[in-house]
Amino acid sequence: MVGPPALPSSWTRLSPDFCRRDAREVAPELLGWIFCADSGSPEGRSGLPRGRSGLPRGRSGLPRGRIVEVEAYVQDGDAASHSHNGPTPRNGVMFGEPGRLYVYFTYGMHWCANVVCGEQGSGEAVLIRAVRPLAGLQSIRERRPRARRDRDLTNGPAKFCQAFEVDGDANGSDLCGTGPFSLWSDGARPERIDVSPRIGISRAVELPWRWFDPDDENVSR
DNA sequence: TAAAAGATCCCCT
DNA sequence: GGGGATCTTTTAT
Repeated sequence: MVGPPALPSSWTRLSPDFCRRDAREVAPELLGWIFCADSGSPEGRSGLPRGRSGLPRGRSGLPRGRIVEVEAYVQDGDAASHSHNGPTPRNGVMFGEPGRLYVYFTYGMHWCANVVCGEQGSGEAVLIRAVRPLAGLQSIRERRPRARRDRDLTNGPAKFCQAFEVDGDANGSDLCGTGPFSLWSDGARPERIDVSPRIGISRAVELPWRWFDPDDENVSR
């Protein structure tokens, strides 16, 4: 039994300090980072973690994707944010340590994932809206049977979670430590970054807190 | 206790 | 471009 390929040592791992800033500052900087469906830790490699589908997250099926679209959500003055009215059972992770994964369930069937940002207690996060698959394409396709074209595999926040099997079990997990998912940078940055209002919200619709790579076909719009 | 809305996706026209 | 699916969370009564 052979584990997945070791993550290149030149990569930089996400740190709590990187996230301990205003989500609107962190969000555009997360474009180009690589979301990995394992912790990158020795335990994560040898453990071959499996999701609910039973498909292995490790070995050659290990999905990895480069973030190409994000949105920032903060507490103050952001009526569209889950954290806007203070902590609740659902959004508690948003008020916790930066560098954690905030996963929520919506529309009765979809999961969405955020990177917690800001100081503890600030209630900020960056929604991962889309990634470009880099590895594990076969397992991604298996988890996204409804996608007709490859560009539909991960070009939306819930599609991304489906493809990487991010669900409520991962809520609060540590992206910087031994959690089931991790974030890394190989130094690559998008050539261009565009900004626009956020998508799919009905309040605070004017705030320009969505950032994306306009040259990537995996952005949701 | 009830009701409404929701950081979406998919299929149909 | 429009509407249905589907159910949890939150807010209002």
